[in-house]
Amino acid sequence: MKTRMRRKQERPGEILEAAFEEFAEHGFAATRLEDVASRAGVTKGTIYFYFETKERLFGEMIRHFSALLLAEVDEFLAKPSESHKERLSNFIRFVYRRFALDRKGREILRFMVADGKHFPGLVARHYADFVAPSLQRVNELVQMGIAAGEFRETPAARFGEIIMGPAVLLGIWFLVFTGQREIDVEAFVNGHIDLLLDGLRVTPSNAASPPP
Amino acid sequence: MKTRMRRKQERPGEILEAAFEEFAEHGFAATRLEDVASRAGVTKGTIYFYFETKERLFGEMIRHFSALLLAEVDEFLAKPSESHKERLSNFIRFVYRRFALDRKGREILRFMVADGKHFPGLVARHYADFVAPSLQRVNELVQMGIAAGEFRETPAARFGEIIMGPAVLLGIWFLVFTGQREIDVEAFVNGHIDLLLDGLRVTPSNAASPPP
Amino acid sequence: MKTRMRRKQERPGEILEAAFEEFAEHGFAATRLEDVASRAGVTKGTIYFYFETKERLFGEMIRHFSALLLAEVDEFLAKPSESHKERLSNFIRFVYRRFALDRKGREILRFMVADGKHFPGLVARHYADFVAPSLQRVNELVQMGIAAGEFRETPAARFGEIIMGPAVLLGIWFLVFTGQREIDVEAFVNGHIDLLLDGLRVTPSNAASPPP
Amino acid sequence: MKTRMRRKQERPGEILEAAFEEFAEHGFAATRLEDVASRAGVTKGTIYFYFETKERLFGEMIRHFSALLLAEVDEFLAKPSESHKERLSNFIRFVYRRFALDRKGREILRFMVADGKHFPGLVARHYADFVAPSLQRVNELVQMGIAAGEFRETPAARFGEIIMGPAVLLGIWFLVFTGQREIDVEAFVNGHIDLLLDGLRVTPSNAASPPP
DNA sequence: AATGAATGAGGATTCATTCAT
DNA sequence: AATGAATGAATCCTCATTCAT
Repeated sequence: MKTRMRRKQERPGEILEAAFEEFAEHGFAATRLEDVASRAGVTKGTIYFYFETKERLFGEMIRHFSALLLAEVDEFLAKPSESHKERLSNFIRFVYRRFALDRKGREILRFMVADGKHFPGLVARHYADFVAPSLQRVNELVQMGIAAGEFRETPAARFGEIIMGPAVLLGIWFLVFTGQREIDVEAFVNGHIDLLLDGLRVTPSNAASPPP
Repeated sequence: MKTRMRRKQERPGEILEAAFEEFAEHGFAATRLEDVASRAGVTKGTIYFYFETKERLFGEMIRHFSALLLAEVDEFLAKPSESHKERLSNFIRFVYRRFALDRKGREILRFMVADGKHFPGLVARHYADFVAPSLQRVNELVQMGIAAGEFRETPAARFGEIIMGPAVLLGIWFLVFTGQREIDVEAFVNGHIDLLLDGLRVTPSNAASPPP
Repeated sequence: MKTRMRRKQERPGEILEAAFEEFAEHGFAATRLEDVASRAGVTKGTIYFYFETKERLFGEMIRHFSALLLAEVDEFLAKPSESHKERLSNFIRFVYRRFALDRKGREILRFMVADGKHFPGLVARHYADFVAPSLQRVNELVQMGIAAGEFRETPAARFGEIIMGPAVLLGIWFLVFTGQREIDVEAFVNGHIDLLLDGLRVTPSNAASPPP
Repeated sequence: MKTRMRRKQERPGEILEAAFEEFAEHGFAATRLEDVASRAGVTKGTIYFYFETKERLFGEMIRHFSALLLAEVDEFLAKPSESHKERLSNFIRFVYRRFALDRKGREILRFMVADGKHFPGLVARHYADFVAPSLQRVNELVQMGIAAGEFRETPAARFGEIIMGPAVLLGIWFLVFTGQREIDVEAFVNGHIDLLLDGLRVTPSNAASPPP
């Protein structure tokens, strides 16, 4: 039967999906494989058929969903765009979309913060695969804008983190404070980009200002 | 010896301190009370003499260290300062000091992200005690600067989170990626403030600019 | 081997049997599940696979062995017998057999006395399933004997407990004072029945006697 | 101060009283000394000043309240009475009063059933001090009545337990089934005595009947 | 491939008991 | 005499992991 064959093929993915939900809900340590299993519609034994240990399951779950994100990042970066301003603001919007507004991306952030200490390999890979290239990209965009005379020289140009900070903070916000206060996301993003681009703008008064 | 009495007074604090270290290292679920006990130099039973459950211990630990932070925030806010620029940048430096560079503040951030779901009461209190007042303060400073003609009108003025984003991100950075890459903190903070103040500066070209 | 499957079927019963022995020996609170497990030839975990908590194990153990008794009571009551005297004395002998001489029945009595306060549901069920119907049965037998002119009217006719008292007392005796003094059970039962039937007998002198 | 002196003197008694309540409520194993202490208005340490261990406390509590009962039994037995019928029924009423209706007496019965196995010495003493003499007394009363021609010869005469059975059963009843059904105690006791005395009555038809 | 019964080490919690004050 | 902080052995219960079927 095809149904069965298809099931078989889909099993690991279903388990990873269930694992994501449970780990996101309870964190690594407090998640019970039993719950992952029943959410995936299988039994504990089946999980062990596909994944050696709870640690491995966690690791592969992260790898799996990271890979999806990674592909999107690559795809995005391949796209051409016009002015440097536009490129930069597009990238920022992309980051908001993927790491703050998208639940998967956000929860991966949580996994890093919550369980990173127990999975140094994961953290290193995540850093190498996402964080470093993304920061690199931001820095390049800014440098290119500076070179083109579109942006001013600023010490912040060395720190993509400064550029991206508010986007990550919004992700954290959703992870922790959802329910405490509503945020008008559109206005937030626009405010961020507005402030940022204004801070990068070349004007007579800051054109030649050296870093303090 | 006054050992007995003196110990009695000190015990809860010692246990809280030990609990902070263990919870910070392993997270709520993976922390063993036995380890907290031996770090505090007592036995398991003693912890239960002072704290009803592991949950309570965690909660009171957060409360304890939060209270210290809260006091510092209040004290800081009481201080007068000169121009609005200076007030704002002083506050930003304060936030870096307390929530990014200081280990206690940083780890409290981790607790919120990692275990907040299990302690909704703690999250609500933390929000009410720190986050809301701090954001409020930032917004006030910006508004006052605008009113004084020192800062321009910007949609970011409504979102203290945008102003503070890079500071929180640096905290996260230390929590997760320490060891992946060194960061020149001084330059980071200066870059942040420089970019921000430039973004808030009133210039002929942005004086009346509407958000793009 | 069918070992696996066969065991699976038998496990719960084996655990219940072991639980009976341990609970009977030590009472609910002082029984260690570990001991139940090793008596049943399994490990602690296995008990929890079949029974949610110690309380549940206790409850289901009672339910299990009560059900056996209940079946016997029902079966007995279905049997026809001759005179009312005979019916009554047969029933009394049955009660001795099941609730005083039989260890299982006796220990269930102990469980009610010793741990009933912690298991009000069990007590209520036991009362509804055994005690009430048995008393009901006794009362019916006596009433029928009275109606048939075989027994005299007596205020004790309303209280099956009075009729059965010595039988239960013998059960208690075995529970508590075994070893203090030997009892000639046969003579005891005969003495009880003799006294009882004589007390119920219709004679010229008591035929119409009102209670003193 | 006299108050203090008096308190000191009363402490052990207050502790025993509190112990009775707690042990009666929860049984030996499930009773916490902490609860006994707070009920007695002292701290755990104080209990250990007066009683070496939990076992000793239990034992002395039983001894204490048994002694009160014992005194009453002795006192009762010293009283003269008229006919043997009356002596017997008085004694039965006394037993009802002391062991079924009186909470202390009843709960001591529970202690024997519930925890007797762990306190064989207590059981033996209880048997020697109460049970044996009481049964002895009942047997004597019946024998004397027979010798006086007031009662018939019956095999039950050897078993005071048969005579007293319903009284003990009523005690058990209150211990276990209170709340399941109300019992009209007065009618119950009268029914018991009526049935018993009728069973012991000498009539033409049973005057010479040998035991079957 | 999948099941789920069984394991057993691990960890939270309880509580009788001790002892410095 | 009395306190109550401290202990630590005991015990319930959990859950990752195994393995016969």
